[in-house]
Amino acid sequence: MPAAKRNTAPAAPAPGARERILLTAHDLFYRDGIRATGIDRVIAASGVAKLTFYRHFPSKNELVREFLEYRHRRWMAWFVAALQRHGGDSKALVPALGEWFGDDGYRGCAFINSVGELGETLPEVVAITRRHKQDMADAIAALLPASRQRKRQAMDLALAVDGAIVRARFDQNPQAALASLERIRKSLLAPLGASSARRTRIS
Amino acid sequence: MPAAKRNTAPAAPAPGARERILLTAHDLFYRDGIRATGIDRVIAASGVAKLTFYRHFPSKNELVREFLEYRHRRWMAWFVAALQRHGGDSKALVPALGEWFGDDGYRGCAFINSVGELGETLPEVVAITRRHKQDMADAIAALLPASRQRKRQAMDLALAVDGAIVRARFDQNPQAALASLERIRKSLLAPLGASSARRTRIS
DNA sequence: TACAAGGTAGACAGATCTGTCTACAATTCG
DNA sequence: CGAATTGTAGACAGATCTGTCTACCTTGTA
Repeated sequence: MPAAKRNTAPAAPAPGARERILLTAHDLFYRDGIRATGIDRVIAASGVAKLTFYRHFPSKNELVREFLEYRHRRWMAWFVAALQRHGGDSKALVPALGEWFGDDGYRGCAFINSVGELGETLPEVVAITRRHKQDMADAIAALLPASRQRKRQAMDLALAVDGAIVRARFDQNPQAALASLERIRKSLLAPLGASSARRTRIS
Repeated sequence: MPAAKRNTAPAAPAPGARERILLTAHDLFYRDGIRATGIDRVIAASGVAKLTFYRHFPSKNELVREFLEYRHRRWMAWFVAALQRHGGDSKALVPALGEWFGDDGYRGCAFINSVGELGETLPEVVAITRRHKQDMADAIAALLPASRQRKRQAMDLALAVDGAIVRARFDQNPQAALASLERIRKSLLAPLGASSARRTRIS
């Protein structure tokens, strides 16, 4: 008796099996890591049949790629919105990140994590990560006043942001990382900062 | 015919099976990742019998812990030596890290990578990472002149170093990360830095 | 000499992982 | 109506992973 005619889901429930799979994969991959998450788990958690899964994503690697693209779109949208919400200038950086770091589900940067896990196995993740970080740096640049050094300042800030993201992942609480980041931001953008100070005439 | 009496290795070669296992595991775990490296691979590559392996390391998790402890000792020894070799003050930071980033086998920070992979599965790696990063910050503090803010400066620098480590992992070449780190270092340690500058009387 | 300690090789159990396949049901659209 | 599309359930193959176990060998030392 092969399970008879039980038919729990309406067979074509239309909320989009593909969406459900991608959402589920996102949550599991981000929370537990990619290698730690088997396809079977994704399939079970998204309540989809195996064949359906493989119709949409021919292989796990394909799913990983799409996961990263999806994560990129989603994270960038959150990031620019949060920056605007907090004022839209460089002072917004720390409070915006503070929202993220304080989240229960915070697990660091999905891209940095993926490179660590798959950098050697699946070289595309390195390229995707590079693009992601470039976009992040561009979003940071948009907070800075136009100047000859804006791009460079944004790069430096982006590097410090990555440092804060990493530290907030393993420190007990994210306050220290946020405070360090804020000090770095202030000192990088200080009107009398470092080497440029030495060239500045005192009125 | 069960392989007869072939006896390739002298059975008790004494260069220490345990050492060989740990060394091999280190190279494989660091290069390919922990989850990507099966016990069988470690055993084959270290040329040891399975039973021998399990006598020394009761489980893979045990091996992972010992790997991280070993990595910590080894990396810290390299780090303080490199800093001394480059002058022993804070200017040594960037050239020392440059050595590491330029290495062919560079794969970022083993601890950051491990947290990404196993942070949820094996909580000890988070604690070990915390200790490791604290020791790294202490080594950086030793480069700074004594002052009330030395610890705080070291923390901020350590965060920026983590940012540089991460970026050097996925950027095409490490120069940009090193340049950013150097600018951050200069600006954090500038005599007329940021907020303190505002309190400074202009002679 | 006898034996304990520590080594080798490799079969095996049981879980889990990726990916394929069969068989069938519901919906949509020409 | 009838066919294509898209879904369901789940068995299966083959690889790989962790960890156990048997059987035997070598060396140092009491």
